[in-house]
Amino acid sequence: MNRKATALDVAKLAGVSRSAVSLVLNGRGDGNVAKESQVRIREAAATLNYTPNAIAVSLRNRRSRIIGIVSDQVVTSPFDGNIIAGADAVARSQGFVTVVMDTESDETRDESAVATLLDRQVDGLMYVTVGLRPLHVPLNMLRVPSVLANCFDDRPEAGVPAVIPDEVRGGREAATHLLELGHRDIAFLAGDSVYPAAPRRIQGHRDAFEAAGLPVRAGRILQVGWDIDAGFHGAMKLLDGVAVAERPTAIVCANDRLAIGVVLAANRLGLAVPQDVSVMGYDDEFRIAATMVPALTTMALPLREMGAAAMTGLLAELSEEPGNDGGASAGARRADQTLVPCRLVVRESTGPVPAGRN
Amino acid sequence: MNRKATALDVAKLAGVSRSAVSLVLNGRGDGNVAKESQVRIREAAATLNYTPNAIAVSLRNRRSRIIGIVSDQVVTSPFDGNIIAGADAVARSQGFVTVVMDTESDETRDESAVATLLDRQVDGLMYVTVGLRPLHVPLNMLRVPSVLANCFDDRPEAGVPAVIPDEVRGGREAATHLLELGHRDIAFLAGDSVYPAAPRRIQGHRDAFEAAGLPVRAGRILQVGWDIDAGFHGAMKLLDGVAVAERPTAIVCANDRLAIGVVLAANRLGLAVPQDVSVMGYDDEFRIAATMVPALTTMALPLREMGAAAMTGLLAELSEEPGNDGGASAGARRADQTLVPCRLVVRESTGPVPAGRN
DNA sequence: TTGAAAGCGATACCAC
DNA sequence: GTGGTATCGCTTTCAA
Repeated sequence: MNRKATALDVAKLAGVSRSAVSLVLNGRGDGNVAKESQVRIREAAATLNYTPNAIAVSLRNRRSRIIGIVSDQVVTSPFDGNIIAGADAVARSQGFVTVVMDTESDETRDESAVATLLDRQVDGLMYVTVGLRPLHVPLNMLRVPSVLANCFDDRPEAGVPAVIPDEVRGGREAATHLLELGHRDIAFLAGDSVYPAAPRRIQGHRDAFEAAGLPVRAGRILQVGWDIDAGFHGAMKLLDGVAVAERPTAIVCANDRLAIGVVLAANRLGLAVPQDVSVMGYDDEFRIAATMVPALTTMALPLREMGAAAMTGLLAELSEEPGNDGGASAGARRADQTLVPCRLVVRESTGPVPAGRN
Repeated sequence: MNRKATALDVAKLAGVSRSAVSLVLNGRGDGNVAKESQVRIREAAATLNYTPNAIAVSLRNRRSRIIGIVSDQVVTSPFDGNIIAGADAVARSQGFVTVVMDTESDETRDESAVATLLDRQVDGLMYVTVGLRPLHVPLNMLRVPSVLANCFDDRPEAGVPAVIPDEVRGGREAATHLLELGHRDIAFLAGDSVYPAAPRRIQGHRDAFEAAGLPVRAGRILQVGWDIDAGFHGAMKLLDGVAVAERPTAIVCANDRLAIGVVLAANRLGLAVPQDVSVMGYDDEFRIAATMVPALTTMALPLREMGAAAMTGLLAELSEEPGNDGGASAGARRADQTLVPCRLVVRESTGPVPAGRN
């Protein structure tokens, strides 16, 4: 079993022509090939362990059944990773394979990554980012059907559909959860506004207060960073040496790592979570949120769903216009943006407002 | 710019034959094609924006320049991810592209993932796992040059080279770091032994004590789990309500999440890290270890290096035996195991042993 | 030095 | 029903 068997080998063994083999193995045997030949062909294929050479099929059909994925930081993060996992599952279920090129956040590599993928004759392209962010679609990307996941191009002319999380709504529902627990003095910890996730979540937070007819206290929105230490120091500022009446009763964090920092600070100050102060995370980070002590109440980012939705849309577009290599259709494509809702996950880090603070 | 230009288009524009185009663009023009034709060809290629169709090249050359990567949980974790990132960088630098198939820890999907990759005519295969673990190499994998990263096949006959971290040494150096700081009563927290990382790191830990002529106190090695809550509860068992003289002065954790749990527990008990108790992590997990409060001293897993080393070896093997599809060579391949050393990263969570406890 | 022609492996059309 | 044949885009002898 040195060389893989080819269709010709199968044809010889079955005593038919290559064409017959092709027809039968592609399910179009009935009405074209005699029943009995069909059986012989299938048997021959089985004994030779024949599977078609995907490269040859691609060349012949002018479609590779490969989807190229460009990611700015793919595999290093659980974020991108999950988006890609969701996308890949959908692709695989339809006989596609994905090849991902990681630009390692170097935007100058965008175009070359796309070019490499295009040389490989990918049928479609997907651009994925770690954090929600605006970007300029690499020009080449318009040559084949494409989709953006967790990012968007705000230039109207770049008509590439995008799938992004509904951050505003996420921020609103997080605040609402706490409001319903009776909290009135809620702080919000986020990172800088380079990532639009911060302002959007903050927007949702304010929306919730407004809808409830409640004010957001001044100085309660802190943009401190995205990591554990930022959460720690932010919480210290909010809680350390502050009179009970002046302390927020709940702190919403724009990600789970910030929440870890907040709990670390609370522990150090002898404050119990959630009895003295409720803490919320965001992202539902794998192996972090669920196993924290206490387990974090958080807003789960719909990463897999986003990846799946983006890929589903892309493949649908592909099958709509078979054989078209994108040149003409690119302009016609509508520049829609799909907002995928986040999911509130209630665990143990949030609880009713402490007595006398509502 | 609808259809991509082909070599024929270039040939026409330059007024030469396809062969000439091929020769020149592949760098074998000198001595075969007139200087002046060469210039015309390059110009034509540039104006037409020509790049060769990788699919056609693959078919013709019977090598795809694609490396297939099978991962058991690729993208969801920062672990696999970094290995793949390291491997991919090496591959890309040599004009290869990687396509990764995630089995999502479902071992029954191993063979089919490999089969899919083989149908795509990958030139080589790499198997990557999230945690160090033994496995049975999928049979099909032996058909092309292959390598294992972060996993190994302990059946002697399966001659697939493996690249794995030197866990024993890692455990030893972690303990040595603490021993040098004067600690004598050091606890070790790990997960279960399903992953060989636990017993190996523990082995290293014991080795260090033995080398120092010191005993490991009974009950100081706890296999509690791999997550934050496990670390928290393990630490509580070790520290809560225990007389100072009976408390370990340092706790080594088999990963950084366990260390988070330990610090959380220490904070809650009013114990300062590292003044009252030193805490070490393992892995140097991205965005976690460096930003913890206090920043974690940890053993960095050489993930990128492992990926790079594995890919480098694989590509070397490929170029050694061009045109050979692995059938014959598989048996000849030596079953080596490359141990990559971990790297001690000293931060703020470890310090000198408290006075009177050394 | 250059170009014609033979595949790589598979598909699909078109006579027979 | 069946098998011959052109074709996908490229590389590589082999003649001229």
